[in-house]
This record gives sequence, structure tokens and C-alpha cells, in this order.
Amino acid sequence: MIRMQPGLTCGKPSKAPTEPCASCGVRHLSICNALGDDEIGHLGQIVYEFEVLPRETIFREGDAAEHCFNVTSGSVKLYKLLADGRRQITGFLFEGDFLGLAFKKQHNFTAEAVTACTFCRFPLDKLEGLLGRYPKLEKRLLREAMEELAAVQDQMLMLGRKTALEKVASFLVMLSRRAAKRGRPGNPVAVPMNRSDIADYLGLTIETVSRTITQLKRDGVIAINDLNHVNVPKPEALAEIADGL
Amino acid sequence: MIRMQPGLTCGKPSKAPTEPCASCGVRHLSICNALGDDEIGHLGQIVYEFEVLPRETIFREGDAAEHCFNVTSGSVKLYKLLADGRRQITGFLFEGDFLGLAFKKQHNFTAEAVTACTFCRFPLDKLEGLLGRYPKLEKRLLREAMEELAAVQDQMLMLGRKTALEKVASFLVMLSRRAAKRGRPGNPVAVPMNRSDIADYLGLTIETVSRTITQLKRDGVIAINDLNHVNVPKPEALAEIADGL
DNA sequence: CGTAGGCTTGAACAGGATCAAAGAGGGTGG
DNA sequence: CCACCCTCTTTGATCCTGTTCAAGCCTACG
Repeated sequence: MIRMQPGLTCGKPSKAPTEPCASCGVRHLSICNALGDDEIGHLGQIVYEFEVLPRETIFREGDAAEHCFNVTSGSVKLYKLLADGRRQITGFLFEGDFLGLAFKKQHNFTAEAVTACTFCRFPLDKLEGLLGRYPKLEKRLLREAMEELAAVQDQMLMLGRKTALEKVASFLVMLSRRAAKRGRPGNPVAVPMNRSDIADYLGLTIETVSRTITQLKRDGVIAINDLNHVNVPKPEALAEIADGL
Repeated sequence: MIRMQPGLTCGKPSKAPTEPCASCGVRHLSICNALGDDEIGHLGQIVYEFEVLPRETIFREGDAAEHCFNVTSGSVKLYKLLADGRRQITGFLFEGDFLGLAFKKQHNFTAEAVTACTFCRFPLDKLEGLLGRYPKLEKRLLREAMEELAAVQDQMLMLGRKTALEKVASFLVMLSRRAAKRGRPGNPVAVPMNRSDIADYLGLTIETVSRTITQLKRDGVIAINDLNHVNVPKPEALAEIADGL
């Protein structure tokens, strides 16, 4: 379990082409795609692009909520802390994922870069203006929120009722599915986060995560090349373990 | 237990006044309040009211999602199951709470009455029509969904990182706050659900819940009259325990 | 009364945590 | 290019919180 220390504020701006959103590489993955080619210019007018290094903080729990963001590359973790430093990672984000929309004054979790990342940033007040103007954007956000709520219930089932083995298996299955959805390899699964992040996501310790991965390896369900890439010879077996079968 | 079938009505209809929504007693708590007096008649035209007994199911995980609901009285639990029967209760609902909005074909959790309940039911297709017509209704739903997402992150922090004592304390604090928000007594906290439901909400066993409550009692943080009503002589102490202080 | 279901309490167990130490890279500077 | 160091990961030994198994208790209800 990690104790947090104050980090850096977020990053430097990256290139700003004339039509940033129209030609965006992850538009098809993101909420921006709710707007058509003729409308997306409005997003481009309020967007600011920037990049951050691994471990840099995008925003902290309690910060004034003035912007929301789209991840355009890299991976991000979201977490909450208890007073004594116990940490729960509530989610990981990848390219195309949206974060930071809150109708409250303050963010209620911290967002931190796992790898180097690039983001689009939107001022919340201006985005809300666009929401009023384009109902389909709002509808898209609502849909996204409902999907998130569904996913989060699976996560609670996992946290509250699954064994360590089932948790680790669920985690790998989740990573694999999300990679596949982005057109990336789902089988040698990319695992950009370290053991500590995995542990804090699963509600375990790094030692238990490590031992469990070793066990899956011993049982031939997974095979490990480098630490950040897991081969899954038997995806069905892994999925069954994840579901408690 | 009464088996529900998709598409069929559950429970029996309750009275249907001429203007059901305009005079609704929980309107101020619910999303319906997004519509003004002049507009709310449209809701009344598509609403169907009914009641269910304790332990009756409103809908099951996997059922076709054809309706959404507003709880008008009573308490409801939402849960997911693993194949072997392990259960995680992902939330409790009380009067004014909304459930069942899904943009997927199927519900992804089960909703079951804890106490006797009354509901308003809305056909999803017709409600979506109203959403298009009244953006403020959609905005209200989005806001509600964001609040739900924020609450659910606290819940994950609890499930993954809190001790049994902290979990039980958090649970009581949650019940107390939600009761207060509805203008009900927050101090003798009403606890409508049984130990088994509490356990499955907190990711514990009934024995651990029972022992933990006994401990809180022994420590003078709570006092118990009847099993369903908890007195909290030291609310601050309980809140501190809940936050891990 | 008597019984059944839910709650509490006790005793033993176990899964995962904690404490400790040894490997494995990877980057840096000599 | 290599030696050193720092961090992350793995593995081992022990501990402890919460589980499991089991028995008794209370209360509502027939």
C-alpha cells in the first residue's frame, strides 16, 4: 500500500494543429464522436492539449473542478485515499476515455498518469454550454455514465466477494477486453501498471498479487515474457477463474 | 417468493388519481421534479403505480430492460450474484430513488424489495421520448448518474480498504445521512435490512457484522433498542471510525 | 406453549496481511 | 563497458483478521 506525497502540477502543452478535433486519432473511441464533422469545430475551439509524465497528477481529490479531460494516449489511474494513506484505485483509463465531469465544485478522486499520457482538456463551463446546444452530446455522456455504473457494479462484486485468484484473473480479463476494444492485441495483454497499482485496484497487497500471478503461471493459465506483458494460452480458463467457476 | 417475468406487471396496482405526479409525495426527492407543474402531466400519462411485498423481485439481472422505476416508499436492495451464489449488494434505495435506467437490452443487476415498497414505473421507450423533449430532465438524470458514480467510489474504497469495524460504521453513517436527507430522523437510525443484507453489502459475513455491532455497542458508540433501530450517542465518534481516524 | 428463522456467541481454521530478505532489472556515473 | 545503486518484484515465515462450523438465544407467530 502506497503513501502519497505531493507531486507535480500537470504538464506541458503539445502541438496545436488548426483543426485538432476533426483529425483526432481517438475520436472514434471518445465522446467527441457524438458530434458530426460539421459540429466538432466547436470542441476544437475550447480544447487545450497537453502531455504529462508517468506519476504526474492531472488533478487531486478536493481540487476545484474546472476542467474535464479526454485521454488521447497512455494510461491513467483514479484513486481515493484514507487519512492514513490506504489507497483504493477505483479505475484505470486508456485512450479515448473521458474523465473529470462533475457537477460538484470539487473533484472527488485523484487522477494520476501511469505512463506518459496526452490529454485534451475542456473548461467545464464551456463544455456545459455545448451540452445545452447539442443534446446528442449530453445523451452520449449519459450513456457513457450508465455504462460506467454497470462496470463499477462488477467491480464491487469483485472487491467484496471474489478471492485473490479470482480478482487477479478478473483484472487480466478486463485489461484484455479493453485492449481489444481499442484494436490492440488482447492476447499478449499489455499491463502498463505496476504491482502496487494492481494491488490497490484489487484490494490486495503487492505480495498477494505477486504470489497469485506466480500461481497462475505455475498452473499454465498465463505465461510471462516481460513484466508488462502477459501471455494467455488459455483465455477461457482465465475467464472461468475470473467468474468463480 | 414471487417470480417476476419480463414485461409482466409486478405486484398489484395501487390507486391511480387523476394527476398522479403533480401531487406525488416524493416528487421533491426524485428526478421527476426536473419537470415543472405544467410539464409533469406528461410523466403522469406514462406512469404506472404498483406495490410489492418484502422479498419480491422488481427485476432480475438479465431481464429485458423495458421499464425504469422510482421508489415512492420502502427500501430496495440491488445485487449481483456469482455462479456459486456469493452475493454482493451494490446499493440500497429509498423513497425518491430512481432505478433501472439502462441503455443496454438487459438489466445488469437484480432489484429486490427489502420492505414493502411502492413504485412508479415508466416504459423506457416512452421515457426516452420525454428525454428528447425535455433536456432538463436529461440533465437531471446525468447529474444523478454523476452523483451515483461519486458515491460508488466511496463504496469501493470501503470494500477494498476498510476494516470490518470501519465498514459497519460507514454503513450506519450512510443510512443516517440518507435518512436525514429525506427529513427522517438521522439519529435513532432506521435499519430496515437484516444482517445478511448488511453483510453482503459490506463484503463480510453475518457473524462478523454481528460481532462488530456488539463491539460498537460495548464501546458505547451505538446503542440498540430494537434490532432495526440504532441509537448513536456519539455520531462524531462513529464518523471518525468510518473514516479510519 | 412450541417451533422456526434470524441473531448472537464461541472455538477452530484459513486466506491474505505483515515482516523480512533475497533476486532482477535499469539507469547512472566512473 | 562495467560496477553500483535504487526500485520493483518475488519468495519465505509468521501473524491476524475475518471466515467457517457449531451451538445456543431471542422473538414473532402459529
